[in-house]
Amino acid sequence: MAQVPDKPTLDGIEDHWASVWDTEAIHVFDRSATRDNVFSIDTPPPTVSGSLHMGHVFSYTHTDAIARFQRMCGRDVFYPMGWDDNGLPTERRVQNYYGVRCDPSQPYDPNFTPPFRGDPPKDHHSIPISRPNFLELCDELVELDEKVFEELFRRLGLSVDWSLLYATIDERSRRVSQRAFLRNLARGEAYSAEAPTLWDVDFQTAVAQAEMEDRERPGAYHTLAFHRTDGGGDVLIDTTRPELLAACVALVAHPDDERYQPLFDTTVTTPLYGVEVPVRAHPLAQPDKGTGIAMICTFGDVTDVIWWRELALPTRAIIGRNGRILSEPPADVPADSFAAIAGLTVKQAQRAVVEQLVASGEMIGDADPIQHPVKFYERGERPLEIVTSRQWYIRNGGRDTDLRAALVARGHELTWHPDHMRHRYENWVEGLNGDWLVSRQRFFGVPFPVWYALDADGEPNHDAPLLPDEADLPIDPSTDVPAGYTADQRDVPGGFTGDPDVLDTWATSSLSPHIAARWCENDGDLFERVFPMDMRPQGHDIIRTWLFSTMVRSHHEHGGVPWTNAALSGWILDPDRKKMSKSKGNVVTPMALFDTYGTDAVRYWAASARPGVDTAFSEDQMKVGRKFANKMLNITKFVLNLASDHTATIDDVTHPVDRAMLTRLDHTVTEATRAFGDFDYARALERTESLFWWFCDDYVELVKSRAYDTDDPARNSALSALRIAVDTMQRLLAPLLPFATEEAWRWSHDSSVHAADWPTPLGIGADDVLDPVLEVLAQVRRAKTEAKVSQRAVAERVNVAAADATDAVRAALSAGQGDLCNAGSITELVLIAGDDLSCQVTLAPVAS
RNA sequence: GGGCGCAUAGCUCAGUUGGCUAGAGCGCUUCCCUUACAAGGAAGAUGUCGGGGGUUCGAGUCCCUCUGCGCCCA
Repeated sequence: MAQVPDKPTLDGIEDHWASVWDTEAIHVFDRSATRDNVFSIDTPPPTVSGSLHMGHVFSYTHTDAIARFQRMCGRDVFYPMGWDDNGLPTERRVQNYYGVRCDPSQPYDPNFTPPFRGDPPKDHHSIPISRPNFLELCDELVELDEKVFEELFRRLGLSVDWSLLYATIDERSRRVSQRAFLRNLARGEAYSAEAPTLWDVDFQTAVAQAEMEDRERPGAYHTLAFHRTDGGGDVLIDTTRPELLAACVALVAHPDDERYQPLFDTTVTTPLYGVEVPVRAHPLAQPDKGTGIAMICTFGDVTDVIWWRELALPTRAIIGRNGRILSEPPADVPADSFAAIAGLTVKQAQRAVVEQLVASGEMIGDADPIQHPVKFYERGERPLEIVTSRQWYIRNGGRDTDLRAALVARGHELTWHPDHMRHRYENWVEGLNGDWLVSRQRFFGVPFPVWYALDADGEPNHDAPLLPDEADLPIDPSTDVPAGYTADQRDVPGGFTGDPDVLDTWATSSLSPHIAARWCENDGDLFERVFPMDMRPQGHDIIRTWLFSTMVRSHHEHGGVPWTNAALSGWILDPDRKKMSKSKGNVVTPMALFDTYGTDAVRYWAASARPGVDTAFSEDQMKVGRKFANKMLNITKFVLNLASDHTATIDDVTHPVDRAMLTRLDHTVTEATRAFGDFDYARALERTESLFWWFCDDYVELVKSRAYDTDDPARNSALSALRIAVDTMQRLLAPLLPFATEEAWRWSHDSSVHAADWPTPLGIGADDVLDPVLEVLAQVRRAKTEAKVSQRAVAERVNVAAADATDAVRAALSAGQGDLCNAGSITELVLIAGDDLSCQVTLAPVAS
């Protein structure tokens, strides 16, 4: 047990107590705990390729508060940490950090050293390196970044069990991810298909619906003249993408559109190319848009894909995976007209086609500029194109109404905090328009555990992929060899080839509960003891990705929800209520704030924000938190030093004033417990904090003299009440201010406050005698302030006019009279008849 | 266009089954070095609870509607 210091301080307590907690292993999960006594958390694995910012501090503090509360309630808390290190963000960071780029055609160089380690100059040329070399650098940098993250999270005081640490690229994650995929494949929930796919032409990878976003971009309507083959004249259509004219396969109008009834099932020829295409009807055509009739191209946008599929149209693809027009025209398109755009970028092609159309007289009028939403990859810089390629998919209800309904229903099984976040989920699931595309043409990720047999012509057989045994996972099909083949049969006719793609990073992080809980990892029944988990904390911006994808995997694998509670945290806004961004350059680093205000002060700011609410960054709030934490130390010191050898017992507390205080405390215990149980750390904080300041400012001041007075028979009542209250409030605040409460707690305890029992109400239920007493004290204080004298100035006489001197008020004042007179330096307190409770204060003459 | 959220003191926000004479902190003003704390304490001023309508004995709280801001989805 530590001594009460002369000058309590918050400085330096974080490192000290964090290391004590490690030594005492108070955050270690007890694997023998039964499921009903476990509280398990599916911690979000942060992306380690960025830096930790206040948003992390904010939301991870919320989760930690819940974890600490549950632990004190006696639950065995399963609180893992993970690093999300696989995927594109890491690749980009590696490129920028080392000045390299991955080029799979390069040979492996075992002696490779990168040209830079951090901060390459802006004008450097990135050098191409082999895939294995690139992956080595990914591993190296990720390890560095993860150290920094761990240091910060430890400083923040997260009570995670670090022995449960995982990374989404580590061997276990790759094994779990591949295993889950193989099982999806076996049950038909995963499949590969050659289909039109959203494609980022810069990253050269397919992109899923969830990673796509609309951005307003300038465009222009071009009016083009198609020619009726029955000699009936021209049909005018408006398009923002004239460069796709060569890819046109039909025109389409709304089936109810009177204007185009005569045209349906006739044909027209395209401008420039003279290709004959049909005119079709489809309800997705918008009569009020442009001329009401549109050209369908393969593929200009996702609506084209729907029309193409539902109207069974042919394919005339003209855009390649590099975003340029193909060098060869599609069948039926004359090569001489097409030559003008072959090999051009989309932008160049548009200019060229418009020039051709103007020259041929088939463009009517000038282009009409508009602003319109254009689809982008969320990390991309050029609009997405749609190309046809073979990709892997996992069924998510986007093409199956039964599955969709089932997933919506799963959403209802979850308890959402706050509740309205459920609408985000439902909106998303109901708006899906395709299955989940999980393959990415990238490098640093979990490979598909799949090979294909090659036929005599060297063509892969995609219909019967070669699969590994689960026992052999994880595998890398680019180096491992499928059963029945030898290494020298790789990529030769009659041999085999590995699937070149990696799984979408969400396809692995959607298994975070499985990775953390070592699903099917020969680890006893750990998984059964913690799954489905109790809590999924996360940001509301990734409901459509992480939350939904985890739900999909759990639904397929277990036929149930992966957790019972989803706790959504808000975002951090800068003080101007704008979303905080690095580009503004005004971002403060968390570590600097911890140093300035102390970790608890920063946690206080985070915990003051109601669940799910976007919150302004506020150093003022941290200053308040620091005062609060500091006050906790000082009030503890005061109470303990009153009588160092005192042992508090509830039976000592006989004085009505003390019993009334403990009754209020009971109230707060009940409220805080309910709030925490409902994941509302902010309400728990607010209730407790409010009691705490009342306790310090009013109750303590009231009973101080009695607590000092060794001759007062009611002294022990005050001493015990003070100790019980401080002890209880330390425990109530321990989840929120883990360091200050621990510091203060250890002055009178040998073990950690975080291993202590969560307080329960004492059940005193005394009359509240405090209101009238404190009202009189307040009025006496006011009189002294108005007279501009010290609060210690003597009040010779206080006449209290009580409301008809009711019994209750009379009893209360009588019970509190001794404390009241001491606290207010009142010589004589007289109860007189009157209406409302009011005081007449006669101050002693001031000695000059 | 569909969905959701927010609007309370100069600022940030609390106000959870309708009972409020509307609160807290910051900031501002005045006073007090009082034996836990001056990185403190005591006290004070400041509000047509976004507008309008309705239900009710009673509405910041429930219903309708309008306005403004934000987010999600198309």
